[in-house]
Amino acid sequence: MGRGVLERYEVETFLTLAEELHFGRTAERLGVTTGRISHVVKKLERRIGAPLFARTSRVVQLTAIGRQLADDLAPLVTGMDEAVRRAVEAGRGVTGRLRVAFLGEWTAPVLLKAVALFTERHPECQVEVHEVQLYNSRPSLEDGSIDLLIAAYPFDGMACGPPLLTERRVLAVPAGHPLTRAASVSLEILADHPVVQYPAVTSAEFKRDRTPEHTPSGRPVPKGPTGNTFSEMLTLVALGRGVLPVGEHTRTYYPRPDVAYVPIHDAPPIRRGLVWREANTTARVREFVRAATDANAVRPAGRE
Amino acid sequence: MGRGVLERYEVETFLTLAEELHFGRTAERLGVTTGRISHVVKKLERRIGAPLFARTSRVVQLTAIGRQLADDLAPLVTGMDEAVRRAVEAGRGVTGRLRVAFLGEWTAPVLLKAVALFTERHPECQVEVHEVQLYNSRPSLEDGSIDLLIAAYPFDGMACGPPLLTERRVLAVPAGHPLTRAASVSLEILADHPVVQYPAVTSAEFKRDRTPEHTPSGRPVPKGPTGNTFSEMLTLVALGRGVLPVGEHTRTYYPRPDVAYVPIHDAPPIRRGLVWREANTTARVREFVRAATDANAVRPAGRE
DNA sequence: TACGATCGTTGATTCCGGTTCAACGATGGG
DNA sequence: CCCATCGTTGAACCGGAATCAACGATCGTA
Repeated sequence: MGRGVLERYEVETFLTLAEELHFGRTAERLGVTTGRISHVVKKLERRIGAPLFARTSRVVQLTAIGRQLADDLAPLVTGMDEAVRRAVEAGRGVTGRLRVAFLGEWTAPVLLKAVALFTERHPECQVEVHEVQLYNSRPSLEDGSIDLLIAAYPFDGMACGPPLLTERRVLAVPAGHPLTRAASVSLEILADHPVVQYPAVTSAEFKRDRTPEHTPSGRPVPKGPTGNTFSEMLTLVALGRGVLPVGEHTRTYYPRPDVAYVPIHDAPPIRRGLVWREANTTARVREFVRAATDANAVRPAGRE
Repeated sequence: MGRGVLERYEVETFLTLAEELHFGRTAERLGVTTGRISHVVKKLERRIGAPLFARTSRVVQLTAIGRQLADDLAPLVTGMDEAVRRAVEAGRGVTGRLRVAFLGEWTAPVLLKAVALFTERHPECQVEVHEVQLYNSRPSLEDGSIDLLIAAYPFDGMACGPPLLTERRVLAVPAGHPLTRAASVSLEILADHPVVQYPAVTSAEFKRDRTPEHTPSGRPVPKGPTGNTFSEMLTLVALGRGVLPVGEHTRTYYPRPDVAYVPIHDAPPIRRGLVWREANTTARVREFVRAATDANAVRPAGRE
């Protein structure tokens, strides 16, 4: 960047005066004193090395150099203005296109309620709903092919909104397993059975949440075999190769006669909500998160 | 001018960081602290409403919005830089073309000495020498068709340099007039004879200098007829219609048998030098005035 | 695994320059 | 001739640009 760069106030003063050709009106338009205009113009002229305005006490007009400079600068300033306006529109405006996605069809209703409210609030912003799979959920967010995803927390390295869905954890065990006779189990039970592992693509933090390496009391949890998909992991459970803590919804959405579920009474709930790339935090995204929160708010008991 | 305009330092910081993608190097290049860079970028992002850079503690990269803005701004900033550079070149640079003029060929030698020295000092600046007439000298300066003129002082409303030529005043009288018998006369004599008047085109200040309305002691000076050119005025003198104070050079350059000249011992000398439009005070002009002063300096007696 | 090195962030503090203010000078009209 | 209108000038003021130092996060290494 060159050394001749002018300050914003210098350009603004010069161009306004070039337009008004009157110190008083220029000062008024810019909300400053005439003295200021005089100072700034003088300083500019000292920098340029020649008068930019020919001013008698009655009339102000541009010199040849002044006119040339004004003609050169005006479109550039307009251009910068435009560029910033576009950026603000992209960042702060709630227009254009927003791509949201769900992972596992049972979360779709929550997302669709959010889409409905968002579209009602911002009809000028076009929303696309996609479905992603476990393997491409993170890449889709990272390469920008989707803006938001409803997924289970924690979701490493992504920004996330407030939880939209919570559910109790249950332990998946083979049908007929002795544990199925218990009304509920403790997390401590994990130390006594191999635990089926999530695939490597899953983030470390997520795995630690679902299949911890230690029980709350610190006992090590034996690692069972690894499945590549959720269905595959349930199959490993059914085969008796291990147990697996899962969300309660699994009972409904993955109905399998060969797997049984036992509530875990001392595990925190699984939480799900919207996640997105930190760097993609635009007004569109923020507004969608807000709409999702509002649309899925738990209505307080006793209120209408 | 829109309200989204960025400060110079904001644009500079943003574009440098967009280029370096490293806070430390950016800070160093701009000669500020990394803390400053962080503050400025954060403020910008708050204004835009979305992140411009995606920064982990190890890598900094542009977001989509950031890249768009950088691509938009970069050429505009270059353009502004260029525009200012051109203006500075026009104002401060001693290049391009300079048009100088003389009025009355007897002043040409002084001008040509100046041209010679100026051209030696600034070979890259092309100098044109013109001759102007009384009637178009002022318009030529005002419309910019000439930059500088060597003329007699005072020259209303124009900037002027130091005097380059001085000469004693003499009184033009008809040949054979009684005053020709005196070795010299006083300005007071003007009260006793009608004085031929300069034409209306001449400035009031100039006329007051050459054909004053009162003598130094305050006696009124009778007005004689008006001539349209200098030759015509001398002819009026020859015809006995009045007298006229003129410069000594008139004796040599307007040799007329019907006019005689008597020195005026108590009149200040007539001074001539360069005049130019105040609004046209460029480095070229200043340099030419300097060259003219140097080239026509009276060499101090006793020095080499 | 703890440590050091590298980087970006943050909030209190400092200080420079953008801006005001008021007095002044110049010019033209009634 | 005086007043009104404008632009100029220099000193004084104050807000925000920039610093400074402490902190947190991340990665390589012994």
